[in-house]
Amino acid sequence: MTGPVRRGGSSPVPRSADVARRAGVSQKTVSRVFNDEQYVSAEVRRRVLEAAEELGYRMNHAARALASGRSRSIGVVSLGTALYGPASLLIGVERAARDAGYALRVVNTMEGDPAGVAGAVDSLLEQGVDGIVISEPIDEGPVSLSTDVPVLVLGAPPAFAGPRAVTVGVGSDLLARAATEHLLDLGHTTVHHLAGPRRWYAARDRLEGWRAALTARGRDEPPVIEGDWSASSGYAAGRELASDRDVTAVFAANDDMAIGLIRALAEAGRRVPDDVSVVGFDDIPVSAYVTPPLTTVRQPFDAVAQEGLRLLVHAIEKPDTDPLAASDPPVDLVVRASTAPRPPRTTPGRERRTTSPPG
Amino acid sequence: MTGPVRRGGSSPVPRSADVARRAGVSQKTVSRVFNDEQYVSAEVRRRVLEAAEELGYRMNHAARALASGRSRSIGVVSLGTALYGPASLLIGVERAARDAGYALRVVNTMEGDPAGVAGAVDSLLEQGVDGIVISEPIDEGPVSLSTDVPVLVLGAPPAFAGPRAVTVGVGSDLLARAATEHLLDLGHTTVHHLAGPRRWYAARDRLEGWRAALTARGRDEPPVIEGDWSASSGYAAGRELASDRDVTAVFAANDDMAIGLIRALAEAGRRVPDDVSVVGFDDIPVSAYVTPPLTTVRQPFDAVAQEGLRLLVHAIEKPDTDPLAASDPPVDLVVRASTAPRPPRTTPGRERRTTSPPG
DNA sequence: TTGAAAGCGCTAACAG
DNA sequence: CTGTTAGCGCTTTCAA
Repeated sequence: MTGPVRRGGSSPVPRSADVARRAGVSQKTVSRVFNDEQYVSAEVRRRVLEAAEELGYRMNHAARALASGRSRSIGVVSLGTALYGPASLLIGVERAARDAGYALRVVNTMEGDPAGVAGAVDSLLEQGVDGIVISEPIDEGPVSLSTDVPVLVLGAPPAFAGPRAVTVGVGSDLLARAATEHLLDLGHTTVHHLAGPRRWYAARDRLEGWRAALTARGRDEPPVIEGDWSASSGYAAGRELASDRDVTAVFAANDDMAIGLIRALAEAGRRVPDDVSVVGFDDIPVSAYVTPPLTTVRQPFDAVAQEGLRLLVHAIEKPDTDPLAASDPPVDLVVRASTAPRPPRTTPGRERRTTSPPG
Repeated sequence: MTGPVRRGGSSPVPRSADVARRAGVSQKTVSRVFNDEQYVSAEVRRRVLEAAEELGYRMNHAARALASGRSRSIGVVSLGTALYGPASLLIGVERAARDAGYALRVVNTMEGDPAGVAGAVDSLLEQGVDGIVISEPIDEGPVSLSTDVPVLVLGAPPAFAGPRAVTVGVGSDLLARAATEHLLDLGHTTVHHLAGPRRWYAARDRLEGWRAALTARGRDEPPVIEGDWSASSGYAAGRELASDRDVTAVFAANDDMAIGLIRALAEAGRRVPDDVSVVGFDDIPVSAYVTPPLTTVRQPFDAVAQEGLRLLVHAIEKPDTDPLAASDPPVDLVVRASTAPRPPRTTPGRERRTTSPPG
């Protein structure tokens, strides 16, 4: 058995019994005070708090968790990437959790990690979390989570996780649809799509939204190009697309790819937005300052995280109540200078040459 | 007392005693197996593992923490921002911690948060973490950490934290110096600096490095402009700087600000790099694809996180040994197209007019 | 409104 | 190599 832990060789770490002795009350009363239970007289509460203060008492959460069966913490499974989306979501989740009185435990999964999400969830379960958030998962085969702990999945279809799963769509599809429609409204005959990796639900969502917009207007659906979210993959896609004079509008699944794409287009002599319009996705902080400033669609990361956590905490604390309904996040299209009306050009079937307006 | 927690209305959650019974050994032996202790025969180990598997046993970390006095977890205090630097550092820390067998608990502080770092540390201490990482702290007055837990401070001066503090400089000063020297080597008479917020140690570090480079060559030190890391603050700074024809080289404390700066310069008709050279800091993923591609200095976030965690884990596990020495991270200047030799111009003291080369 | 007693599931120390 | 015994610091239950 370990002796009492000492601090800097001075006094041992105080426990609630020490506080109780000093305040002249029972240990249970100290517990009551620190849990804000009722039935403690103001006077006793004051004495306890004072004694605790003097001793520098801090509650031992491990003991509390063991005795109560609840840890008051939430586990997050997140991708190990500095991408703006996942990072923003994590911040939102942390703040919402803290506001609700829960601590956060984080496990990252790496793409291609054999254990993957299931392993991460398992390690969180061992740690005794009261709830789990899976943020922007990627598809690595079916994950069956054999747990009773409520699971919130941010940005994946409902079928993704176990029995007590709460799902909050990040609304990517709606946003993607709005982005595509913006381009169509500008007169473009069709819109090309530079998608994220197929394994990501987020990428598939956006692809669906793009497709829906095209279908609704009976437009051709050009072949999809798949990137990996990086600017460099956007650049590669841009080189491909640049040679095709029929391409006048591209919707990229994130801003990084859009930026790479624009650079490739520019190097190939295709001007944005004069010759080609480009819409990005996310509204990363620099997108208003690149050349040209990027038209993009802002994701409400904070709102999604907050909303999701509200549902999760509800599922944790009121397991027998009906699950709360998730509301759809708002669409926020930010129109800047990377989109413009479709340039006059050869109409399919007829020969016609026009000069573009002075740039 | 709570009854045993049930899973989906089926069997109760198994504990080590259940595994022991099923495997026909003592509870302590199960504990030995799960802690990889020696002195367990291969046969017994196998039986235990098998029984555990069948029961779906998972160790209860709260109980372990309570009994052993160690939680095998590390707490991180991080800024609640999606900035590339802090986000990358967090990812690095998580991975290093996991590799070392520690779980991660995260608390974000918001700028202007009254409780601030001290409050965050306190909540981590309650959670019983074995060590604490403070990532890229900002200066909010002296923080005195009254704890025996080892603290790793990433990117702040040694004096920052308590008795058992380990500090790892992120080497910003060295990198900033290299960036400034690159500009000087290009023939620029002096280099202007667009700094981060004074409150950030990281910003002050970079400012020091810039100043050191200038001083070493006996150059004028132009007034510093302070931004807030955002592209928009870089843009504002750029508008100021653009009107001063003496400005031919600027070192921005991060890439976002550099990008905003370049845009303002371009709008004012000052070409980059022909008229003004700009160096950024961080090498964010898009910086190679903006216009012009940004010369910047890459921060070795992963190496810093790994190195720091190595020291922290050492301090946790071998408290009586000498602290390990931190090695300096390497300088990695990425030269792209935003920097060029100083343009010919009016030499101080003589009147001389030259036309700039065709752009 | 307060207190006493009995664990929560595990590890530490020691005995076999 | 394996088992026994006593807690870790709190919450729960029940009694006062």
